[in-house]
Amino acid sequence: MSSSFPGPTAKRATILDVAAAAGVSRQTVTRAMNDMPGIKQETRERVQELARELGYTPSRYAKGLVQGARTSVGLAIPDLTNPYFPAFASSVVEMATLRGWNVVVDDFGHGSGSSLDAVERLSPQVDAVIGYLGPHAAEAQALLGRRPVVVLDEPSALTAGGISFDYPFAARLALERLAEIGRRRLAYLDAGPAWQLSARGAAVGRAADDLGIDLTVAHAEDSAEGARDAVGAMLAAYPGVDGLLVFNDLMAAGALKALAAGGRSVPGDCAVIGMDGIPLGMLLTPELTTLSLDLRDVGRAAVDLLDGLLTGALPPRSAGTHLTLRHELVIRASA
Amino acid sequence: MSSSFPGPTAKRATILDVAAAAGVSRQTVTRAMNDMPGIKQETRERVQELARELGYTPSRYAKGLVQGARTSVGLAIPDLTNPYFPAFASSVVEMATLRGWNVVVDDFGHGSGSSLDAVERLSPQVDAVIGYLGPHAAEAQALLGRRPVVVLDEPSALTAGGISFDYPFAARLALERLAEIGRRRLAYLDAGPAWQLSARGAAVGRAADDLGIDLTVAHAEDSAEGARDAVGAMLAAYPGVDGLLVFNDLMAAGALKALAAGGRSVPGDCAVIGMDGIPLGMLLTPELTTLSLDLRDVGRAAVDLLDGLLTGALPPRSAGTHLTLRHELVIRASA
DNA sequence: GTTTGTTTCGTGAACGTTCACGAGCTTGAT
DNA sequence: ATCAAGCTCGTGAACGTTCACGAAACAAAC
Repeated sequence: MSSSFPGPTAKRATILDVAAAAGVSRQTVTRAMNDMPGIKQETRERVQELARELGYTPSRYAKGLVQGARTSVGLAIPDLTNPYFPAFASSVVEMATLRGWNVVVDDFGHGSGSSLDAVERLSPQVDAVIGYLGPHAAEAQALLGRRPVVVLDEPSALTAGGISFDYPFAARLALERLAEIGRRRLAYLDAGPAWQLSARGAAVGRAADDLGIDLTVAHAEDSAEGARDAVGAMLAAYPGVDGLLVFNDLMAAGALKALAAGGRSVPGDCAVIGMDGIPLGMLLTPELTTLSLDLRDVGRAAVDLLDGLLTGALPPRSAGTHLTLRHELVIRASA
Repeated sequence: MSSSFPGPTAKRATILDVAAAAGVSRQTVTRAMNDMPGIKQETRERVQELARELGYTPSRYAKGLVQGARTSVGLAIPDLTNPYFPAFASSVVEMATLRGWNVVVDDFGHGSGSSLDAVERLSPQVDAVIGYLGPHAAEAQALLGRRPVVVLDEPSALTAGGISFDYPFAARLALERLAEIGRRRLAYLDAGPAWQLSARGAAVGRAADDLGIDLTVAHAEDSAEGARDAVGAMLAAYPGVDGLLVFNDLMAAGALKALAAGGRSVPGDCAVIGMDGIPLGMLLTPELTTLSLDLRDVGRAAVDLLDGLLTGALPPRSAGTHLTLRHELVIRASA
C-alpha cells in the first residue's frame, strides 16, 4: 500500500524487473502487458498484478524504437485565445485520433515568438506538421526536411500541402449581402499593419472593384480590443458608414462594442458581417451574421491531405496537394 | 532538388546512412547534428548538408531511449468549445514549455467518451497527467499507476495532487455583491442534472443560508444553449427574479440571451454574475460581472505541483499536494 | 507407447541513438 | 628528437522493448 512516485534518483522499473519478480522471461511480460495470445490466464494476471505493484510502465521510447514510429503530428496554432483556433484544433485532434495518430499542440501566441519557433519546438518530436504558419511556411518546410507540412491559409506555400479559402467567393458573398440590404457606404476592417493588406483584404478590395462598390479600408491589431479601437477611430473619420465587413468574428465582436459605444444601432445604422462562424457569434448582441466555415471539414481536409502525403499516395507538388474551401454566409441579426 | 516524402515503403534514413555517405562514423554525425564540440567546422557542415540531402531525421525514440525520458505530460480537457478550457490549456502549455516539458492535449468533449477514455489514450505516451477529470480522478490515478496526476476542481481526489477552488469564498463574494446592489430575489443556475448539485452549487446554497438569503436553484446542461433554455423556463416559473448567479461565463452568456428574449433589462430588471473570468465576458452586452480566476496562476500552480510530485520534492499524500485558489470579483456592467 | 498437435514459455537479435573511452594526428615547447 | 597537450575522430556498450524462432510441457489420438 506504500505509494510514492519514482523520483529522479530511483530508476524506473524495467520489463526485466517485472520478469525477475514474476520468475518469467521478458517475452512473457510483454505478452501479459499487451494482451497477446499464447499465455496462461493465471500467469497473465500474476504478471499484471506484479507490474502494477512495481509501478512498471513500458518505455514508450523502446516500444516506438522497435515497433516503428507511431505517427505523431504537430499542430502549430497562433493564438488559443481566439476561439476559432481551439475549435480548429479540436477538429484536427478528433480526425487524427480516428487514424490512431497522436497530436502535439503548440501555440505561439503569448509573445513566445513566431510560428517558426513553434515548428522548431515541435520538430524533434513529430513526423509532420499542420499549422497556420503564415509567411514562414517555406522556412518551416525547410526546417522539417522531408517531413510533410500542411499549411492553412497561405496559398503561396507551394513546397508543402496547403489548404486555402476562396476569399474572392467569400468577399463577393458578403458584399452582395450588404448591397442587397441597401448598404452603400461600406467599410472593411483588416487585421495587420496598415501598409500591408491581408489575403482576405485584397480579395475584398478586388470584389468591391468588380461590383463597382466604393469601399473604405481600415486596419487593426488582430484582437477584439484592436478592432474596438480601430472602429472607434473609423466612426470619427467616416461617420456615414452603414455596412462593415470584418476580418474575423472576434474582431467583429470588438467592432460591435465600438459601434454601440458610438451610439450606432446594429444593423439599423450600420450592418456588420464577420468571418469564421464561431459559436461566439450567436452570443453577441445582436447575433452576428458571418461568413462561416465548417471547422470539421477543415480539420478533416487537413488530416486527409496529410495522410496522402505521408503514405505517398499524394506526391508533393502534384495536383491535389492544395485544396480550396468555401465559406458560407450565415445570416443572423447583424446584417 | 528532387523532393519526395519517404513513403511507408522507403525506410527512413538512419544515422548510419549519413555516416556512410559522409565517410565518417556515427559519433561524428551525432556531434554534427547536435552541435557538440570536438569536431572540425568543415566536417560539421559537410555532414549537416548530407543529412539534409538524405532527409535524415534523428529518431526521437532512439534518442529518448538512450538519453532518458524527456518528461511529457498529458492534458485532459473536457470541452475545447468552452473558451475557459483552451485558455487554461494555453497557460499549462506555456508553463510546461518553460520547463522544457512537452504537452499532449486530449479533449474528450465531442461525444468521444469520458475523461477516463482520454486518460487511457494518453497513458502510453506521457509521464503524468493534468486534467479536469471530474469524478473519475481515482480511476485515472489507478490507471496511471505510479505516475503522478494533478486533478483540477475535484477536492475529493485524495490519491493525487489536486487544485481546487474556494467556492464558499467565491459564493459569498457574489451573493454579497448582489445583496449590496439591492437584489433580494436571487437565483442560481447550476450545471448538470437536477438531482445532483455541483460543488459550486452546494457552496452557493450554503453561503445563501449563512447570509440568510432566499435562493432559487435551477439546473441546465453545461452550454450556452442549455442555460438559455433553462433561464427561459425559469423566467416563466419565477418571474420576479432580480439577481442571477451562473455556473460559468459561457452559461451566463446564454442566460443574458434568455433575459433579453424575456424582455428583462440587465442589470436593471435582473443582475447577472458569471464565473470564470474569460475574455468573452467583455464582449457581451452588457459586459459580464464575473468571479474571475487568473488562469495563468492556475496553470502555473498545476505545473508547479506536478513538478514537485515528479521530482519527489513533494511526497504524495503530504501537505502541499493539494492547494486551493480563490476567485476575484470583477465588476462590470451586468451586476 | 509412440505420434501428433496445441499451449505455454524462453532466447538471440534488432531497432537507432548517445555515452564513455581510447586512438591517431597535429602543434608547440623543451 | 622527445614529450605533452589539444584537436579530431572512431569503437564497444548500453538504453528497454518487441519480433522471429525454437524448446518444453502437456493433452489427445491412435
